[in-house]
Amino acid sequence: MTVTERSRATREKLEDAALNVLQAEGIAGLSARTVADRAGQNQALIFYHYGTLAGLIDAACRRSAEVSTARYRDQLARVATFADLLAVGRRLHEQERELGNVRVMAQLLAGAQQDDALAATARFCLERWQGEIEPVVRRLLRDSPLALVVDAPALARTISAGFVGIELYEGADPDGARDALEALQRLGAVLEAIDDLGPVGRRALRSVLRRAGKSRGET
Amino acid sequence: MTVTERSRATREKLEDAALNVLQAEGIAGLSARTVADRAGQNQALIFYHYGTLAGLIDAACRRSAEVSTARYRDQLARVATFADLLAVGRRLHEQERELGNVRVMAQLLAGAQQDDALAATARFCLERWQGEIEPVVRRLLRDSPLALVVDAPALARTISAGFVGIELYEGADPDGARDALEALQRLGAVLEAIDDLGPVGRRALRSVLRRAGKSRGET
DNA sequence: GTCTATAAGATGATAGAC
DNA sequence: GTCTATCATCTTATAGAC
Repeated sequence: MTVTERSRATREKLEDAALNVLQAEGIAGLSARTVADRAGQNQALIFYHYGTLAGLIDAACRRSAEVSTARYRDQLARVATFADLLAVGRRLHEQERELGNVRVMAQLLAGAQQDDALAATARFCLERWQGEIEPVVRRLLRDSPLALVVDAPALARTISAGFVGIELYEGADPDGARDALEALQRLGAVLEAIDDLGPVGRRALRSVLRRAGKSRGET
Repeated sequence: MTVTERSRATREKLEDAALNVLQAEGIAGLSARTVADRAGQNQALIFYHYGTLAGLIDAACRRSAEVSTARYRDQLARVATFADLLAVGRRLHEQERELGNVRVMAQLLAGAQQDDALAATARFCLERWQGEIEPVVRRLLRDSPLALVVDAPALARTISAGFVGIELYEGADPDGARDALEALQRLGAVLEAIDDLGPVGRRALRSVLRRAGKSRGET
């Protein structure tokens, strides 16, 4: 094992540990010591390799976002209907939740409120997911009457925010979060049914659009 | 000013400051010192009055939840349609967001992941809001075909989780969060249109229900 | 690159004067 | 009830030996 290989292994252990701490102890439990201990590494190595603790978090979360998004790229590319998207989304959420990645994202966003460095990291991860989800949503909206109501960037962000909200709810009320997710999925299925209504759905949506516009004082 | 009045004033200052810190610096920036400094009070008073820092947070958040929920009780009671609920929800979210209460809730939920005391506090606040929203949703669902798809407790929790998710998104990407909220409101308006479709909507919903049930392997 | 040791300060919580 | 002073511990970060 050469010197550079060893340092690479050290960095990898530190980054993995950083994600583990974020997942298990939250942003409030994060410190150079908790991470280094979990990695089985010396605490001073964090500052040697990353300068600051935020630097390590940034590296860890960016790498994690790359890996996570790549994991579903193929599945998302094959999505053909909103029902497909719901099904893939459900699998994705379940799997990423078990890996702790949704929780990491939630903690990152919670910390981003006060910390500019964490905010930049969070923005990067959010954008990474947006880059995967938005094209799929855009493709689905092309043939859907729902395009009259929402655009792809906004809908993709709504989906991400929904996952984060459910995950936070989960920590305080696991049963309630499960019910909420189930309801969200069912409502998504209802929205998809609009597609199947054809001209009737399109007419209904137009009427909704008119009323929604009026209630916000638009012309 | 009697002795008891002064102590009541001290506790009030501490509790207000606790909420301010949670809102401005997040759960990671919370400490007995940051709270006491912001309150202009001695740090040791926190432990005299509440035993622990978590005790102060609990008292502060419970009081805040009582006040916040009471603020909208009348408006929520007068809600007659899902469109009304969306409108009230929008005003409520905007106002509570400006007061910082949505952010406090988000930070509380983020901290609840690792801290049992904070989790109990978060559960109380969540239940408090649930107690206000659920009856309204239940009332609306009574005359809606949507009742075929979701029940009141789950839908109420979905709404709460959505607000929390959007708020966290807001810290990292304010413009994106605004778009996501807008999309969410428009989709809500679409769901409400199901009501106006009458028998057609009901038939569409039944077909959705069948497919949703099948995809989850139910009979 | 990795280690020990340490600086300089923050943290939750307590003891005891007033 | 409120204050000062203090505890033991934890924090980020650095210096310097290896």
